[in-house]
Amino acid sequence: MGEQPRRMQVLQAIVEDYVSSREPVGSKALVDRHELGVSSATVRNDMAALEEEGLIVAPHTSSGRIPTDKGYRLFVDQISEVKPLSAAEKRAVQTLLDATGDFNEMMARTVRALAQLTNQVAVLQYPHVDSSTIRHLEFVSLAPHRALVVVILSSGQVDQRAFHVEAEAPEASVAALKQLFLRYLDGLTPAQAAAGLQLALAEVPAEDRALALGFAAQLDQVFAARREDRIIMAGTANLARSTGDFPLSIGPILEALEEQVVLLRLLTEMEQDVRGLSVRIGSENSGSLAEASVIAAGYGPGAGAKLGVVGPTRMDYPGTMTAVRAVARYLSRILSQQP
Amino acid sequence: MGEQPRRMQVLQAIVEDYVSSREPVGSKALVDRHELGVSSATVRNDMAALEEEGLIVAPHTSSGRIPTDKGYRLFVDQISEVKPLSAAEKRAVQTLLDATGDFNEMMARTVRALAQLTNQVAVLQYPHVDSSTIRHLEFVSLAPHRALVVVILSSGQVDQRAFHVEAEAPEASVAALKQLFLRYLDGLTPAQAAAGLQLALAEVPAEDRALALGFAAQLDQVFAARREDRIIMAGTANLARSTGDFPLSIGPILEALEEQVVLLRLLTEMEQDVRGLSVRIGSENSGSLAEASVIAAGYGPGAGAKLGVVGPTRMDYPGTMTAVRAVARYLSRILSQQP
DNA sequence: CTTGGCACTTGATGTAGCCGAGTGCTAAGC
DNA sequence: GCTTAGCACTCGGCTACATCAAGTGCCAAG
Repeated sequence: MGEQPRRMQVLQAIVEDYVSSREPVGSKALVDRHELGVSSATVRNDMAALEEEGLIVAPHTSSGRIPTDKGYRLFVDQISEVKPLSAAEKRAVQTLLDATGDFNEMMARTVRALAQLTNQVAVLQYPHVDSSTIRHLEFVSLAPHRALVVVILSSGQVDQRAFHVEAEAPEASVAALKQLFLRYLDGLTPAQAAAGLQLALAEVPAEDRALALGFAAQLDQVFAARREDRIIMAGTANLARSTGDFPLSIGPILEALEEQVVLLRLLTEMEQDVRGLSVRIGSENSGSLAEASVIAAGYGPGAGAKLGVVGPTRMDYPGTMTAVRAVARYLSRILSQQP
Repeated sequence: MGEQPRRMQVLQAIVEDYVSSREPVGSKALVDRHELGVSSATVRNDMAALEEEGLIVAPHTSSGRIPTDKGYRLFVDQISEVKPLSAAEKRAVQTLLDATGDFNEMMARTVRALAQLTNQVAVLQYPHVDSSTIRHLEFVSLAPHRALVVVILSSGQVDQRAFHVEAEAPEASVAALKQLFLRYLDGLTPAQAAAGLQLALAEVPAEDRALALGFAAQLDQVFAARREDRIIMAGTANLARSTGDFPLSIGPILEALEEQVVLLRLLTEMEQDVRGLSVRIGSENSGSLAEASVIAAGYGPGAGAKLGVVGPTRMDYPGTMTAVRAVARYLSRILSQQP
């Protein structure tokens, strides 16, 4: 920290002060609150240079400076080693993330934990389809002419779909179909399942053919739905809190959060850096998230799915990055070792 | 409308104007925009009386009046017949609420439809446990020492729970246990299931006893979890929009929305009036919802579960009530006729 | 390259005055 | 007894203006 050019120290100090105070920071305040070892005049020169480079701006001709998105970017890239979680935070994560309960529940707990830890909106993308395989399926009659198809994946996820059955469906035929389908689908990923289904259909005896086609269509729907990723989130209330008296920006962000498609694309687009983290700052995002920053990390086998937080550009990057990475790691561990 | 005492007309006019303009409304503006047939002075007298009764207040000694919670209450109680949905709205509801897809998906679609229709935050409580019975169960091995129990209810809901298995679980024993449990649990509600489980356990052969106890414990957990109702919601972004420049209140409301427990208790506590609707206005709610109004209606068989919207006290009560009731009816119909 | 000094800028804050919307009240009219 | 016109009064909001504090840029000296 002491080794880098003073310019960087100044930028760092500006970011830190601005994040915590929410007010433009001036040269005097800077030398007061940070051990820079130089006078305010020197800092002023540095600040002029930083402004020249587009890293900070003065909102009004003569007031303190605030970091630009570019400034935040440099600041974030500068963070080499991410500091570990505090002991208290570690404890909080561990109590929140024990592995009991069903899959959905664990995901929900995880995203809540992240929201609480960061005081921000947390989002979690469900694991991508490719990572889990079909384990079991079940056809259940719910009522006359109404049935349910259930697909169970190796990850513990369960997909279902209720549908209307035209014809009579004799118990024996249904059971036979289930066995037949399962023989062909077991171990496949949902993405591969369509091919498996075709093979299975070829073996269906003529008298069950109509029934089988109906079931297969429903299964196809389930697999198709699974292919679309899902997102869950928590901590929306934190948004209102963190934007404080500056609520102009909360509307667009809330909108973006409701547009799951946008979020999903964003998450999948984001590339992880060497630290295993992705950070998108303000205008690096398009559309309604241009006022927000997103910090995400992959988790699970293959790191195909991501989790992260969304917040105002003026956020505590080091702390949030730490938390996101920690939660991603915990979740990965739980998912892999299946305790 | 013309028959009721003019006082009520005035109150009604004040509520309507205030809701649409967001500004205190004065006597002059009232006679201009409503066909009251009297002069502003007369209206002033009425307003003084209404203020005396605590139905309206003047925020500042001499400015227009705004309705109090009590005023809204009277206004809402006064609405005798709820006007029907417009044709366009009907169409919107119907296209949004076709019955395809799985149960969760339909619920999600419903709550989104309500949010969109009312431009407010919509909440939907999942059907209460008592209304559906156990239809099927399944034990699936996911990985060595890791298994999944799945319970399927007659409503089409599917509950699952992954757990760790200590001992070996031979295929044959698992299948036998499944049949045994199912024989005792089929047709029971989750609430009754604990008793059924005990009966089933009594019949388990000694060598499978340990395994059976393990499974039973997991089933118990599933039933217990199901007993806790769940809530889903949509349209949080509408909140930011509707509170407009007055975002002070958005924080507490968002918090309340995240506290599902509070919301659940509120929904179950609310009693339906003759119109099949429940309306809670501002201070009638305790805690962080004291700035908000809630309009809810029961749906489904027995009307055990509710759906509704949450918004600022200054909301379009007639319109929102219409929408909530319409959506509740549509959903009830779809759930009952299972098309 | 750093530093102290200084003139200058500017948003924020406070005060005063004015205007308009609105009220309450009284006295007259139906 | 209710309604209405008129009138004096209030008060929030807006503008104008002065003042203040924080901050900047720049220059000249160390």
